[in-house]
Amino acid sequence: MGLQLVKNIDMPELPEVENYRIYLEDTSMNRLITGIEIVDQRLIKVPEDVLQNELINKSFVSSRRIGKYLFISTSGTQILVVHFGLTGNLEFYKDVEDRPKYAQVLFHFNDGFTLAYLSRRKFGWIDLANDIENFRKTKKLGRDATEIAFEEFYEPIKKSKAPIKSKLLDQKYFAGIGNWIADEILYQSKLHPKSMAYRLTKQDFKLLFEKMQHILAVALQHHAVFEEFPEYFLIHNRKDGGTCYHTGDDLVRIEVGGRGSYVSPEWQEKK
DNA sequence: TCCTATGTTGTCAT
DNA sequence: AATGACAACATAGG
Repeated sequence: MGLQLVKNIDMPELPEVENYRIYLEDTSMNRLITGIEIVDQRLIKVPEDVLQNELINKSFVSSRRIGKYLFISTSGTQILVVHFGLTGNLEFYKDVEDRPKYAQVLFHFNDGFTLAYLSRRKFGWIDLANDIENFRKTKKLGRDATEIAFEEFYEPIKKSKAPIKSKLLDQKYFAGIGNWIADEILYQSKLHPKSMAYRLTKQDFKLLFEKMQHILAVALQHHAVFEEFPEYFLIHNRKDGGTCYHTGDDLVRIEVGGRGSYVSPEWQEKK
């Protein structure tokens, strides 16, 4: 039996997208696609007839995730590229009355089952690609954050004059870090998100890299169910009124690079 | 009514 | 050319 997806997890960062990938693998592979239903045309980056022509009478055969992007290889020549934006999910079902709310693109299989791509806020999208590596380079998408070595983390961002948090969030250096994970990395590294990258030492970057790997490993291990994360994780308290696990101080919400950020001011040093 | 939301992309200024 | 700041995108919920 496959992973039972927790419903309505709307936080598609690297670990959550890995959940969707496993769910896809457990439900939807090697079934003949007989119809594709598109509810809102704006969510697909190719014309509807192209999507139909390339995928109907084909099947999904394998999947790969890079950062927050899901690539689904098919028995045809095209690879389906799926991004969840700020909200999204996949849901596999059979009965019409089980059709999920916010379904935007539906792949109907010949055995009566359907895989639905959900997008509540419609910031996600679906595209086609010929080749994953080519797509990755064209779209300036970095390698997956779980696969990079320290030098690949450190070299591209060490001299940047932007806040370190903005660099962690930039998908072109390494891919998969989103807003809560960036806050988590900085909290566990005891560094303030507004610290300029170029002011950090190599030791700071080593710490950031280790914490990034640790946080991703924990989140993947627990299938992104944060209630199961260790209690020293910021995410348990990352909300208005939350307090720092280490100091007991109130967490402060600030804005960094246009993104809401939670900080424990005494705990996290601004450099 | 106003504000926020876990992401990406295009535009503009430096 | 490259970098960084910021608005825009669409919708729901507090």
